[in-house]
Amino acid sequence: MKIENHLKEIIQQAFQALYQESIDAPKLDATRPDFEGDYTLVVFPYLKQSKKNPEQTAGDVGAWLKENSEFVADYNVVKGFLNLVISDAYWTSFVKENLMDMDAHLHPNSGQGEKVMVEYSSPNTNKPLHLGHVRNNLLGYSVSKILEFNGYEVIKANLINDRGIHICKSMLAWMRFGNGETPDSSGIKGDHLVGKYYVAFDKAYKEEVNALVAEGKTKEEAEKNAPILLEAQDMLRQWEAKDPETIQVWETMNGWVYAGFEETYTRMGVAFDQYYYESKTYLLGKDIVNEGLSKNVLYQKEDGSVWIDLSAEKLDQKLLLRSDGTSVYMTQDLGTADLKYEEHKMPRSIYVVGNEQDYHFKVLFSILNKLSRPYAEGLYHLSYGMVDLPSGKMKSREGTVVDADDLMNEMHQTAEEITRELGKIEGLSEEELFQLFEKVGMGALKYFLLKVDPGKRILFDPRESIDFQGNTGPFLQYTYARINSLQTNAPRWSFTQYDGSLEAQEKALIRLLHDVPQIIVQAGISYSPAIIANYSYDLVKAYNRFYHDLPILKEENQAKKELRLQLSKATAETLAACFEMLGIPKVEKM
RNA sequence: GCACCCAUAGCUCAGCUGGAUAGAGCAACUGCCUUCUAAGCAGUAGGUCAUAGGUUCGAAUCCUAUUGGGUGUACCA
Repeated sequence: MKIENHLKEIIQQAFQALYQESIDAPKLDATRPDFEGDYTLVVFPYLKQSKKNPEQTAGDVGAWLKENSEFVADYNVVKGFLNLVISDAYWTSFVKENLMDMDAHLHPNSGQGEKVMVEYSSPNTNKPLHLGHVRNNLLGYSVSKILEFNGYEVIKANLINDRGIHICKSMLAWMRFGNGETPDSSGIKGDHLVGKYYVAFDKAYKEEVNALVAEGKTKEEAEKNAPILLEAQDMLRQWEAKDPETIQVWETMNGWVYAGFEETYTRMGVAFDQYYYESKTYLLGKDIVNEGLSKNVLYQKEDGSVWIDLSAEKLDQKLLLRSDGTSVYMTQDLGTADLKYEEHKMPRSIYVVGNEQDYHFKVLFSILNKLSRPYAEGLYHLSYGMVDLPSGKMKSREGTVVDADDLMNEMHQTAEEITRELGKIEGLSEEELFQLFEKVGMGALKYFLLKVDPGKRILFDPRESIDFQGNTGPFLQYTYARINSLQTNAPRWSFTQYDGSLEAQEKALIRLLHDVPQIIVQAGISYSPAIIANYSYDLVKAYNRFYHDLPILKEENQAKKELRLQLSKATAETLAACFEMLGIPKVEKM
């Protein structure tokens, strides 16, 4: 970071000295590995200033920098590319100044304590979590951690969709077919039990629809008038009227679901600072609609329904209040946005929600903008792609979902098989082994989902198990364990300083460690765990090469040995930080 | 119909605000454990970056069109 600023400044000075021209701070690239050098300046954009050809310009500037910068040890010119070789002295002094105590290095304070809310997970309480939810949870949690490393104060929020017609469907089916079944009586995890009745409802509903069609009704009529559906709708009205019996079933069944979710969340390693419940927020937002009407941001049709016209932004017209005065999803999201801000006054707020709701959030943010909410500028929809199966989209009703709990069990099991096959587990107790399989399994799953750019969809093929070799979570964990073992085997040592020359493998490693702060900042700016994941992989690759090619404990030169131990330690600490940001468990021995 | 997103090796993905001969992993084939953990390291093979134009000294990256895939567009949530 510092060296880049130095180079940018001194390059500007070079143009001043050589050509009496001032240029903007130049862009520097990392030199490609097949050329000699650390940083590369592309001189094409500056030929107007130099009035010379590319080779001459690069040569002039290179020579001047070598002469006038204490850090530029050498340079070479390939066509219009000026490759700068930074002195080993810079890198070794960087090790001394930044890698001994890495705390500041790993916590770039780009957020400066600013508050930010990350809303994620936001499940429905009528069925268990599936792989799509897993992606959401891991993304939301990871982004929260990344922002914390960037110095933000993060509020992790979960807005639970705990009411509505879909909840009533499970309730009704349970009342009708359940015979008082509970998680305790059946041994079924609460969220799965409720999900079972959601499916049961759908089955009964379809049967009724078919029966009505057989009686001669059209499909549309049948779908609207199936008795069980009418009953569910009636139940929703009773719920809204706070009918005690309905409320009691609702509370009981939601309680089962929460207990089940809590188990799954704990196992996934995600957590929340605050829960919002739609049962408490679903009536919010109507006063905002009135405010919008008085400000002429919204308009009312003759039937009384309220709309916003966003056709100027190519977003068409959107309903905000039905003609009977009841609200829609958008209305309550307006209200919840205000509520969150009143409570926390955070300048920035992130919604981790799938890309099928891109349009919804565009409209939501646009409305809040037009209503000049002070927080409107800081709203961001972290839109992520669906997790698809080879057969297409996951459909809970068609039974093609990959269940979160099942998947985690499978990951654990696969980790166990592979670990036992590899051996190396002597001396571990059964409990320790269980923990190891769990950590490795979760590491594989999390890395698999987080290494992909959030915006892109993920294809998950259940027939091909998630890898444990190559570009995977376990490879990262393995490298960490390797360093850990190295440190346990190392006799007492302490690094003070190293002034000698550096091997290519050492320099490659130092360079990666050097660049961590930019990586963390970049991941924060783009809300992308994938940047951390990919960096971790690069780091681990460089470390394994270093470890393979160079002796560490067996190095006879004491200063070199200590440098290598220090680099190993710094790599482990950096990896630990990456693990924390990705929510991947550390493994001390594997 | 309209809007938005995506298209890179057989498969799964990198490629930062345009920069040098487009990189990994998996799968295939070769080597490397009497040496600090082989879940590792090294190598071979594999690509007209969907297609066609354009902008530029320079395009996988920016613009336009086309093709192919996905999503959204309800007085549903």
